[in-house]
Parts: sequence; C-alpha cells; structure tokens
Amino acid sequence: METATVKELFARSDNYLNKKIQISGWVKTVRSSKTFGFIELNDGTFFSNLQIVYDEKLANFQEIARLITGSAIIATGELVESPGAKQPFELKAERIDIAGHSEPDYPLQKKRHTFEYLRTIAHLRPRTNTFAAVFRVRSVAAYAIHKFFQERDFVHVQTPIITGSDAEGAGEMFRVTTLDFDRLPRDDKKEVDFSKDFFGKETNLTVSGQLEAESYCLAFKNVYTFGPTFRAENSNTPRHAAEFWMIEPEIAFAGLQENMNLAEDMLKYTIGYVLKHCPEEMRFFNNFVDKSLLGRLENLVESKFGHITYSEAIEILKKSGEQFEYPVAWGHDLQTEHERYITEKHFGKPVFVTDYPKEFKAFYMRMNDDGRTVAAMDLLVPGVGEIIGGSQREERYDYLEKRLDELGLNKKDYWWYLDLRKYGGAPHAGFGLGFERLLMYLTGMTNIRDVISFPRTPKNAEF
RNA sequence: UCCUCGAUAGCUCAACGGUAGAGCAACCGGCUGUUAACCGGUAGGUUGUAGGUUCGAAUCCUACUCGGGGAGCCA
Repeated sequence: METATVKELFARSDNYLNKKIQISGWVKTVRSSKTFGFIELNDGTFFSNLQIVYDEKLANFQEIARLITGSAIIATGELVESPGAKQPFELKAERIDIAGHSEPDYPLQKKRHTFEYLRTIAHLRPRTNTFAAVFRVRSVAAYAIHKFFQERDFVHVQTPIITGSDAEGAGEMFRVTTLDFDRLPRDDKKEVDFSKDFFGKETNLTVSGQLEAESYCLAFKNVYTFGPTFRAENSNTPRHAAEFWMIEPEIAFAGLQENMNLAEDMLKYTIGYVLKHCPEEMRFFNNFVDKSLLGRLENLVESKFGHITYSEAIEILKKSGEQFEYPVAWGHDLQTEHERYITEKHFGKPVFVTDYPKEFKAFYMRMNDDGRTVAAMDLLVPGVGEIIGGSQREERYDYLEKRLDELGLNKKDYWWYLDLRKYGGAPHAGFGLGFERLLMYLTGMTNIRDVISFPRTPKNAEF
C-alpha cells in the first residue's frame, strides 16, 4: 500500500486508480446518511479536496459520521472512479483513523466568512480556500523572484534587520533596545544614555536594505535583497503594514532605463511563473475575488509598460478634464487620485513615472542635468497604486555631499555611504518592490492584511 | 493622525422608541450517491464598553475600544 498526497492523485490519477492507498488530512465537511456518508478531505498539498466514501462496514462508522469539521484523519482504501459529477475519483474507505478530534465550536464553517472575521482567527484561516490559495501563491511567487535573479547571476545579499544607522530616511522606525524602561540610564544632560544600551548606541529595525545593498552592488555588480522591513508609521490603510517584505535589487554600471527594464522583466517573469504553476489558485481568484484578474494579468505579460515623466504626467492630468480634489501643477506631488487616473484610466496598465522634482524625493537619488529633477521612477499599477519605487543613485561624491548639506543631514552619519563614492563609485541604480503589494496585484485581494500570514498594523500584533 | 461608516446568537444578517428573529454551525432524530446535501426538532442573547435622554433604548445623544472605506506617509 502506498501513501499519497491529494496533489499526486490529481497529477497522476492513472497510477493510483483501483489501487489501495493511504491519505491523511483535515475534514472540510461530512455528509452522512443512515448507512453511509461522504467526507471532503483536504491534505494541504492541493487546492482541491478528495471525496472519501465510507459506510457502516467501518468499525467506527458512528464516530466517523459525527466527525466535526477540522478533525484530522488518516484514511485507507481504494481509489475508484466517482459516479458523482463534481470529482473524477474518490476514496472508498476501508479504514479511517482519527488522528485528532475537532470541537463543536470550530470557528470555520462551510459557508463564506468575511475577511475581517478571518483576520481574528489568523491561526486557522490558512485552512480556508481563499487563504490556502493566497499563501501557496505567496510561496510560489517568492520562489519565482529568487529564480529570476539567480538565473541572471544576481547575488542575494541578506542585509541586517537591526540597523545602527538612523539615517535611512524612509520614515519612522521601531527602536531596538535592552534598556530597562523603569530605570533608564541618563547622561549629564538628563537624556537617555544609549552608550549603556546593548549595542552602545541607538538601534532600530531596518526600514530598507538599500544602503547596505549599494555596498554589495559596488562589489558584486548585480545584487538583490529579499527580507522583512519595518515601518512605525501610523498608517491605517489597506495597503500598509508595519512589517512587510521587500525586494530590493541594485545594479552597477546601469542607469534608470536599465533599472526600469529590470523591474518590468522581473514582474512579467514572476506573474508568468505564478500563472503557470498555480492554475487552480489563479482560477479560484478569478472566479471568486476578481473576475477580470486573469485577463488583466495575461494581458500584462504580453504588453509593454507605459513610460512617462513626471512633467508629462502633469500635462496629461491638466488635459484630462477630470475634477481632482488636489490641484495639478508642476511642483506638487502626485496624489493617489492622480496616480489612479494615470494608471487606471489613461493607460489602463502599469506605468513608470520618472524624473520627479528633487523636493519630494530622497537625498540619494541622482540629480538630472536640469538641476531640478532627479532620476527617480515609480511604477504605478491599476488597483494597487505604487508597487515599486526606485532611482538611479547619486554616484558623484560632490553632488551627494551637496545634497546632504542642502537637506541638513549630518555627513558623519553617512561616512561609509560616502566612501562608496570615494573608492570607485560607479553609476548604479535600484528599486524597492513591496512583496505584499505584488501579491495583492497577483491575487486581486484588496487588503494587505490578507496576503501576509500574521499582519502587524497599528494596534494589532495578535498571534 | 484626519474624515466617514459600522459593532445584535459561534458565523452571516434582520428588527430602527414599545415582548430581540432567520439562515448556517452545534446538539437530537430521519434519510441507500451526497457535494454550500436534504427533512423534522432542541438549545443558544446583560444587543462592543461606560455614561446620558425617556414611562420605556438594540434603536436617540456623548465618550471610549475595535473594525471597514477614503486621505496623508510609502513598498
């Protein structure tokens, strides 16, 4: 007798038909009659369930008929063709052992639950159809991203989670400390004395691996990071989490154009890979989450992304005839409503917007020849908004130094970052891709809390 | 953080100033091919929390907590 998984049964049913097999998994539902019944079993390996038929010949027939959803069982029997229309085959049980009982108050039902409720039982929601699909896609997408970069000889750099630099410039940070809050050490000025802290200085959770990635980029040429990122911003939106995963490639001897080509290739590769390797999951999303999903994704893999400059975007918005809440004028940053118009209505596909005024972009972005814009690029996609933010980096020592001065930043904090420009600073570029935002785009799920296993958001760190 | 909407049985919802209900889940029973199984029955509630108005509050008012949507910040 062979043990099998549901995935194997569906992949190679000929090998198993009319043979005795053993299969183990969790009960999704039981339908019982007087002398026989059916169990829907999911073993976690495949999106579809296996139907098990059992009858009163089983010694524990009564017990099986009363199984509660969620119970773990091990079933043995022959795999036979099913007379029912909804499944090609089923297991005719000769024996069913109960590995773990469930309880009458099992919170998951056969009927549909709201995503809001399922977030309150995040430890059980991967057992639902939707979340089983989301997290298999998440796993496959992560693999596809590594595969994409590895096949192109990029080096995967694992940058630190704890950073001693408070100068990453990407927002509020979470403090990391071992100090006793009830008895904080103070210095002469009565301020907290961080020299007594674990690292002898202030430390925080990283908000970006970019600065460190640049260091490795200027040694390995092409690198990428893929790791957790932490932002202590009080953001309450369906697109923000305090802990999320980010992919940050960095390429040397390359500029903004190569950077955008890389981003486009990577997205198309990843989406194509998921479409090919998660057909059941993607069909499910298309049927139950977003009816236009597959058409949109398949179209995206074929089409060229749009390209416009910030200045062109302003012109498009001015000529659009739309009534916007925020004014459209050169020198004003693009608001969400503007971004949505450009990617959803004007282009109807992903669009790179480049060359923003330096005033609302980070210090490290490369100054353009016009002296007022920088070589930045944002990728906007319909439904999700900004999915990628990147730039060519300022590789000229004196320009970077000048920019730090203009913004009132302390050059001492950036000594090693400046060093990278001092010792063979080559043109280089990179971007950050929010992994969860990619998953939202891939699955049609509209809340970031539903594409990360145990979401951390303001006032919520349960589990 | 701001604006806005919401919170009623385990879940999804109804009742909108006058005795809190239904479907599903659970429990008991019936049913020889079901598949969101079906049929009959039982049980299940200080209506998010704390105040207030009223003869009377799930319903009106205030504050708070939590959640949804929108905005800002951004990935």
